[in-house]
Order: sequence, then C-alpha cells, then structure tokens
Amino acid sequence: MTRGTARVAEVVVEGTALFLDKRFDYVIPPGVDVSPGARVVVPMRESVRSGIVWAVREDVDTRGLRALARVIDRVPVLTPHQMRMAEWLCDRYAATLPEAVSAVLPGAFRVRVRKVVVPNSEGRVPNDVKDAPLFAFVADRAPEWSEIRARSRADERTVRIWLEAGFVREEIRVDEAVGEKRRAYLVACAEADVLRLEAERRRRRARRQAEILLRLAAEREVPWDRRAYPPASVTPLVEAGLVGAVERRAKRESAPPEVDDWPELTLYQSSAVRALAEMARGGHGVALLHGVTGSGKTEVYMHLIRAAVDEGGQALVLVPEIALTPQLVQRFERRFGDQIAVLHSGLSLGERREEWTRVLEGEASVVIGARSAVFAPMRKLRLVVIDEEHEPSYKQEDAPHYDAREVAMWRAREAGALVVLGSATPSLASMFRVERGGARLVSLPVRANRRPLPPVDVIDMREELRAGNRSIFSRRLAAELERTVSEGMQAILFLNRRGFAHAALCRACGHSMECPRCDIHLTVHRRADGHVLLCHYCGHEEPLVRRCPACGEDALVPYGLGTEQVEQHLLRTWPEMRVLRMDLDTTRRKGALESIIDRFQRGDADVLVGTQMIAKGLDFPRVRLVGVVAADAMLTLPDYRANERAFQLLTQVAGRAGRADTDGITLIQTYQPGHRAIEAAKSHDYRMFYERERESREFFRYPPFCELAVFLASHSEERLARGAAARFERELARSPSAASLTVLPAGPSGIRRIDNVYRYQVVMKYAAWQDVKEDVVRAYRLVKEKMNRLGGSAVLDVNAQRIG
DNA sequence: AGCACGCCGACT
DNA sequence: GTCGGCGTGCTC
Repeated sequence: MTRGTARVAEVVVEGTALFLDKRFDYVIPPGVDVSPGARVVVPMRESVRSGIVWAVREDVDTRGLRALARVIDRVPVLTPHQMRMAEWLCDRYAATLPEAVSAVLPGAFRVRVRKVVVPNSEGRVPNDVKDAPLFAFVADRAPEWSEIRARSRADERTVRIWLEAGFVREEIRVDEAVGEKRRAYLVACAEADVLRLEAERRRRRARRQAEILLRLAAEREVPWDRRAYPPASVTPLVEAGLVGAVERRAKRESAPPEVDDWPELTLYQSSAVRALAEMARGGHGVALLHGVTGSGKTEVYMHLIRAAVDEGGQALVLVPEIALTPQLVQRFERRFGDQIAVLHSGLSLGERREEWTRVLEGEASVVIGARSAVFAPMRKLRLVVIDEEHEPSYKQEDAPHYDAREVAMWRAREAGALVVLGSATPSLASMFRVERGGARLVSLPVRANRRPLPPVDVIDMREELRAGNRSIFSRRLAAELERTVSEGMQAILFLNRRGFAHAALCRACGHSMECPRCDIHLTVHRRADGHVLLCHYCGHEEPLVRRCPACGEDALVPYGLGTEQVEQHLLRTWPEMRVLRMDLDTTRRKGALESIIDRFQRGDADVLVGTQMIAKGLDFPRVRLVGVVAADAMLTLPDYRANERAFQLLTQVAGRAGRADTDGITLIQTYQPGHRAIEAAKSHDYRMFYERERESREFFRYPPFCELAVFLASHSEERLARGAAARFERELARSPSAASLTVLPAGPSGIRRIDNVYRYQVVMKYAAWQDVKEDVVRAYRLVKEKMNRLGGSAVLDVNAQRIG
C-alpha cells in the first residue's frame, strides 16, 4: 500500500428507502481482507446495517468516511456476473440497487444486524440501587437502543451515562437467516493400496479401524457417522497420517436415484435437437420451440441439456411455477441424478441455501427452478430453457418487477448461451420476435404418440337453455362424462374460478354483495356449516344470509359458477363418481398438490375438477375427456391480453386429453361460440390466432407494438392517491420525453380500493424504454418520495404485463 | 425510514 | 417571549 492511501469499500446498503439507492463509501480497516460481492456490516448514522461490497478502490482522501464495522464473508456470495445482472435490473426496471440485490441474492443469505448494549466484561456495576432493575434488564436482554428508549427517555439517558462510564458497551450482533449446514467427513490421506495394506495389518487387533480403511480405500471420502466409527477408532488412524477428519459444508447425500433411459426421439424431435444443438454451438442465440401439446418438448430440452453438460457447461431450466410441476422435476431428477439443483419457494431456507451453494461451487450443472432461479450463480452457462414461456408468472408483480424471460436473455447474451423458449401457445411477444428476426422458430407439429390432437367441440349453451336443459352440464358433456367413466377412463373439468359461486346477488333488486374494505364483490365459498362470503383480496369473511341488505327481501342467492359448485353438481348427478378438486383452496396445504396429482394419476378418481393450475404441463395418460365448463369466465377479463390468455388456457387445457395411447376429446361450453379465442382453439390453429390478435394489437397500439409501464399510487386517503397520480401525469407532460410517450389519463386502478387503500394509476405507452426512462424515473422518484412521507406508496411497473 | 433543523401559530 | 406543529434535508 502506498503511503497516505487507504482502501475504500463502495457498499450497497440493504433497505428499501430511496436514499439508499447509491453506494456508500467506507474505509477498510488495515489488515482486513474483503472483496466485491461479500456481505459486510456498516455503520449508518446511529445504527448498523448490512450491505454488499460492490467495489474496492484506493483513495488518498478518506476524510469524512467511517470504517466497515465487520466483514461477514471471506468468500463473496455474489459473482461479478450477478452484480452486473443487478445493475442491469436497475436500468431496465427502475429498481433501486438494494432492491435488485434482494432479487438476485436469495433470502437465505439475508442477515439481521443490530447494535445492542451489553454489560462490560470487567464486571463493574453501577452502585446506585434504584437503577438495579434497569441494569438487570440490560444484562439479560442485551437490548437495542430502541428497546431501552421504549422503557423511558430517562432510562436511555441513564444507559448513555453508563456507556460513558464504562459499565456497559455496544456490541454488533449478526444473525444469519440460516446457518450453513456443516458436517464431519473422513478422507483418505494415502493411496488405496497403502490403506488396504494397513487394513490387513489391523484386521485382527482393530477390526473397526480396518473397516474404515477399506471403506476409504474404495470411496476416498465418507461422512463421519460417529456411531459407526467412534473417535476411539478414528483417532489412531488420524495420528498415523492415514486418515483426515475434516468439517465442511454438508454435501447432499441422496442415494443415486433410479436413472431413466433415454427414449428414442421422434423424427421431429431429433431434427429439433439437431437444429438447436447447431445453434448452441454458435454461442448466443434465441430459439422459439413451438411444439403442440404432447409433442415431447421436454425430451428435446433434456437432449440439449445433456449436450451442454457433456461439454462442461451448465444449463438453466425455468418453469412457471415449480410447485405445480412436480412431475417435470422428477423426470429431470431421474435423468440427471444429483447433477440437478432444484430451486423453488417450497424449500426451507436451509435447503435453498444449500442448493444455491451447490450451484455457486459448480457442483450442480443443471438448475431447475421458477422465476427467481434465473439469478442462480452459474459461471459456465451454456443453455437456458424457458418452459411454457407464455406463462404470466415469469413476470414478478412486485419490485423489482423483473421479467425472467428478459433477464434470461440478457444473461445468455453475456454468457454466450442459447435461449430456448418453449410453448404450445407462444406468447405474441415471442412469435413477434421471430417475425422480426430476433429468434429462430423450431416446430414440433405432431404429438410424440403420433396421434392427432384431440378434436375440440364447442357447445353453445344458449341452445341448451332453449332445449330446456338448465344443468351446468350440456347434454353432450353429460353423455361423454358417463361414457368416459363407464369405460374406466378419466375426465378433467376446467373452470377458471375457485369457490362455490362468483358472487352473491339479490334476485329482487340486483344488489351484489361487496367487500366492506375493497371495491370488489365477495365470492361465495362452501363451509361445513353452510356458505360464507369471502374476499379474495383482503380475506374478509362473513356468513351468507338470505336477506338482502339493500332492499330487505329474502332474495340473496349465489350467482355464477365456481369449482366447488361444479364438484357438488357432479356428485349430485352421479353419486358414484369419484371426484377430486384441484384449486388454490385444496392445494394450500404443503404436499396437498402432489397428493392430488398422485391420486388422480393412480386412478383413485374418475374426474378432476380444477382451475388453471390443471393446465400447466401435467401429464395424465388416462384422461380421455376434457370439459371446459364455462369458457365465458375468461373471455371478459378487462385486459388487452384477455384473448391471448383465453386462447392459451383453452389450448393448454385441451392438450391434457389423449396424451397416451387413447383418443381424447375436448368439449368447450360457452355462450359465445363465435369468439376468436374459442374458434382458434377449436381448430388448433395457432397461426390464425396469432395473425388476428397481432392485427388488433397493432391497430390499438398495444404490445408487442409498444411497451407499457404502469405507475400506481396507493394511499388510505383517496384524494392523496388520486393527487399523486395526477402529479405524476403532469410531470411527464412537461418532461422532454413527452413526445416519445403516450400517457393515458390518470385514473383509478382496476380495483380502486383494496383493504381500505385507494389505488390510482397512470399507464404509459412508448416504443423504447431507453428513450423515456430518464424522465419517467425522475417523475416517479419525485412522487414516490412525497408519497412515502405522506404514509402512502408508489410503484412503477416497467414492461407491465397487465393493466389494472 | 428516522432524525435534526428551522420557521410560523396559540399559549403562560 | 416559548412550546411544538410538520416541511426539508441528510444519512458514507
């Protein structure tokens, strides 16, 4: 080190406040070793916070800088690549750096730091008797200053005097969210034949020792189970220099799983693999794998992954919601064994940290996970697969509002990796990318079982009514259900609405029961002791009574179908039918989802009733019939993507039928049989749907013909929320970017009030975020800061996937 | 976020 | 005169 210079750490300090969105400089005390990506503790005003060292530099002038309080990691927890990814998130999604870090680094690495007061070790005790209870409080609680102040201002003053006098001192406490799991291992310290020789010598005198030596000769390293190998047997071996005992991070020890065969690919699959592998060899690229439902996209992914891993690379597989696809994960595990790391929200913090560390240290070469797995710390990324790329769950709805598809493409470009977007119903955005030359289209036009896609018949429910059928099942659906079950096959009934009924309506005056805290009607749910009204937004619950609060008539009735009611109608019409229901309410409990899937797969039920979660890549070979009970529920969503979403759901749901060696059939019940999404799903005509939807998006100027951003201000006082949105709108109007921006008038969000908080929004359309971001972000920060002071909040969703 | 500073109204 | 309201600025 040059005389007069000091090492300075630029630290990103943890916290959500806007002022933290910069790097704070701290002097690195002499002799302390710390590198970028490591977690540290820093002083901030009177308190301490955790942070990440972003850079280290030499500086001559360190006046006014405070010193790092503590270094948590000797080895950084973030790779340089991940740090650049965080910086990119800030640029792309108007996130603050601490927000971006909290997305990139899993919660399992978060620490809680605090400054506490403890008695000084010298044991001097203040001799004022009336302060004894306070001193005892400090001694056994090791309180933070805020806790002392909570007792009284006087107590705080007293303790400050004690601090001056040396009776107490301050101490920094660092609590890891979860500790690293460590365990002891025995390792061989000599060649195998030496060990075997030594084992032979001890065979008589020390059988245990011989046993250990032989095992280590074969395996080189074993977890030290102290019951099987007591220290009395191990110590002599260690002293003889034959064996080492080490303690380090626990390796996952699962029995090598049963390994599946690699089935022969179909013609289409192998030509897709060839084309994609060819692309992969060329470095970075984007491919859209459009494969009809049941065409065996997963098999294609697995071949590409094997190729990437064989060449020493790593592969990342993103799935929409991993909890919903246990089948897929199992398939990957059976094919790739313990090369796989699985990342999802169902893991405990400890498990999550362990999987993450396995990736960081290069122990796992295949990562499979949901949205947040896109940040996994891979250093040799060669391939990214985004399965069901059309799914909205790839977009994170809260800050930092990232889209895992975009992050994946950024990463892949940096790493020179191939991105494969896979879907039976590609998003408009992805197909448009192909059209513009930004991605290459690879198709799997037929099913892997070589059978045709199941015929889709549309049933006009208006005619059912005219024919006098008032049941929720059309005559055709009822007949097909009976036939399917009597032939020992299975059926899936799909309805995109959970609960018993959509709403409670008064038949006398038309009043609909509303949530007292939200601007939304209440949903009817069944309980053991009757019906209740439930708010899906704030959780408010009240009993459903007959009397209408508006007109006083006894005329309140459940209105509009929900999955619970479908289940009930099935059981009333066919009491012997075995029915399972799969929706948010039946799968909330841990393990419930897997159990339902297992039972249906085993044939423990004839019919599975469910919401959209049954449409996500599940594979039930014995399903012959798929019935969409009421397609109308999804055709009327107030969103520009409603058509796209409806087409995708219908196609995906229809794709659950006839996946093995049986024919399948899909029936769609609707009051709007001519709807574009229904017609396209009926004819399995993605192309037609794409062309028509593309045309209307272009006409109304919606994505992919522009990008959307949504500013949302929330406050419990309506005029403040409204005012903030209006202010934001005004700021944009007089900004230099005004010409590049189309700003829709500020107004209430789709649901104006949730849990007594009012929400007002401003929707923006623009061609390129780069051109407008400076002014949009400036206006956003200005209003957000004001809003935070007033006790409200403001968020900006860049590249918003929904308005509302 | 939390806290200090500073500049105007209703009180001893 | 002053106690305290909350607008504004600052945190390495």
